Amino acid sequence: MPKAPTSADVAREAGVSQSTVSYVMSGKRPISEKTRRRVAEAIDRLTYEPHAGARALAGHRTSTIAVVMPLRQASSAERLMIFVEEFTYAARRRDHDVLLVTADEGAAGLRRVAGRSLCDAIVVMEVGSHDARVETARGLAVPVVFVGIPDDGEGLDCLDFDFEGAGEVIVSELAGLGHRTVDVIGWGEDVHAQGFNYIPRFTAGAERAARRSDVRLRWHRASTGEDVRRAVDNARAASGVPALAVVTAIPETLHALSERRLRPGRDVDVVALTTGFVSEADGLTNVSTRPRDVSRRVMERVFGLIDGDLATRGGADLVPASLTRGGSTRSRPADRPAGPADNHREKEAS
Amino acid sequence: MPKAPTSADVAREAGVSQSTVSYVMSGKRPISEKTRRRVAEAIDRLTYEPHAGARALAGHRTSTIAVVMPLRQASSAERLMIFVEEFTYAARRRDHDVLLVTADEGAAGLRRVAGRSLCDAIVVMEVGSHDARVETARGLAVPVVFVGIPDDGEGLDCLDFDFEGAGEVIVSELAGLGHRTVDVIGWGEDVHAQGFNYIPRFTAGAERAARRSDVRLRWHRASTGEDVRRAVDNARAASGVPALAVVTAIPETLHALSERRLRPGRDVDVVALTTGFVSEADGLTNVSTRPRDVSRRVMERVFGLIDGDLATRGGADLVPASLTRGGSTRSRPADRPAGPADNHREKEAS
DNA sequence: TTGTAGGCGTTATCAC
DNA sequence: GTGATAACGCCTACAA
Repeated sequence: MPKAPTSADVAREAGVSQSTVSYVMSGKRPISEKTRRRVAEAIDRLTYEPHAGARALAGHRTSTIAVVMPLRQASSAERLMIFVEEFTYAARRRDHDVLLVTADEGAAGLRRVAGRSLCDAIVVMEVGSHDARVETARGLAVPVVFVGIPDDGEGLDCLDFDFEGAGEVIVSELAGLGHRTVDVIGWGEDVHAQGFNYIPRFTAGAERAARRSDVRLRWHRASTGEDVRRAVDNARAASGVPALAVVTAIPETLHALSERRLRPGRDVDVVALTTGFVSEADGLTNVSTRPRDVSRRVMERVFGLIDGDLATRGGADLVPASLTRGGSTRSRPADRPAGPADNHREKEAS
Repeated sequence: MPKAPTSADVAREAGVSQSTVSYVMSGKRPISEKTRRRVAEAIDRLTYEPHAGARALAGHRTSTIAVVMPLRQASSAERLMIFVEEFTYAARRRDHDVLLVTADEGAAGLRRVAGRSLCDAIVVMEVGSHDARVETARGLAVPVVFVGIPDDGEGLDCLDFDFEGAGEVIVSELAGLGHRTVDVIGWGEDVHAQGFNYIPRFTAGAERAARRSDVRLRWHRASTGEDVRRAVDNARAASGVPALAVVTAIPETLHALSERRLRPGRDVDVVALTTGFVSEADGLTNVSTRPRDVSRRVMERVFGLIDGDLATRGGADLVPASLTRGGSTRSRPADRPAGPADNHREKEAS
């Protein structure tokens, strides 16, 4: 195993000084075309790669973004993977890598990766409404971007999907179909227990739309398939055609409906909040939580902060909610716009 | 933003030399209890954290494990997340971190993270039967552990679930129920196209069991819900009670059966290969691919190699397949053992 | 446009 | 049991 070449080796091979090699790599100094070529050739003749630790030590930057994962129950695996993927791709486009940190390290994890100079910035996923990491973040030497909107996030860099808008859009849509009662298949007790900020936000939006449209909401917290079946039966017991807002357990709900021979779009109106690419969700009237858009905006923010773009700093950004009509709701009584829903409608580049 | 304290600051605060601080932290030298305490106090008085880059530079180790993710289509998001989680937890237990690398970097990605001294070891997920990364790995300065069994993996460190055994167990079980034909809902064309080694392995196992039990296998490559429905109809067209081996698209298959009012365990025998914790899979007769066990064994191997345990080096390990009977198959005609299936049955500590 | 040299914060080898 | 001190490989003023 021959020792790895250093920039000094490259310098010798190219007949230049070590610092010239460094400048060729960083581009922080004008270099004549001739020496640039000689150095470049030496570099790949030796298959030289710079030592990341030495770089971090001398250069005060690590080219690494730390990403704090959520606890397992918190989110759909699909949504999570999309985030992780997009973060990693975005980082690579800027010649950075992603270091994973698990949520169970808590605030100490943030202090660790920042204190040890393991990263240039931190992304915290699934922040809670009251989250110890929020206060910790304020004192760190590296910028922190939160995915989610904590209650005490003054001046922090937060970014998330607009769950409040989603609640509004979904309820408004069902109200527009003439429903006076909407049953919500909501997050289970276990998820509530974790205090994620998006639950109250979604709830607030839904309730606001309900008040405005004089609709009654019935919330069902569903963790298991059994919970879902109970909620569906409950919804059916009431009036004629039930209205379902499904924010979790979409496959289970569709299955329960199928068992009862209730076809969405005919015997029941279903609007879903989709978090990933559940194949059964195809064709559903739904609001997507747009994980790719959220992740991209998060990373734009991250690099904005790293680059010192003052314009990027501080405040909460929301990725707007928009509804896509599908076959799981009956056609609308009139052709009139969906009301408040339209305030949130947006077409965005994929 | 006060500058981060260094070990020199700690030394001054504790009234010892800088090297003593280093030895207190590493424990590589006997230290008197008195100075150990003084140093420890100084450390948390200053909230000192060692600089990872400096450590890597001087110590020739990074305390980081690089994990190469699979391409997106390759695996279920749930299975993936379990791997990533387990890798990260296992790494933390040994005071290491996980750096993510995406599959699209290919072999160059391995060279990059190894060449730049970004990690002490690399884990490559979802290796293909013929994978350029296999050859690259042989020349690297850091150990590489592959999840999967490539064809040309002589002397490499490979580890995976025993897909071949799984194929055997599943077909044997259905044969034992008296079936002479088994329909396999198999991986779609898109997955086949990627050349993952586990597909031929599963196929070989299934075919061997089929020959032995004089069973005919009918393979259906299913990517979409439509493919699944077609496969199910096909299976039904044949004999009385169909036998289904479901290795992918489990929810879609169950949905298709439900649509057709075929109840697993009564109108159809279903044995599934489960890759995550699909809620609908509860109670199914199934063989789990045991992602947690696989990940743990992978990390044991990784740290074995890092520690230089020669015993750990080289060769392919398989996590054995075992079948769990559930309600999706009818009770067995006799009480006799499942035959070949039992060769693979194993109880392992969770 | 290029070279020289000091320093980044550890680890580990010598001495004592 | 403890203290100096030379690497480790790169970045970046400062000079030329």
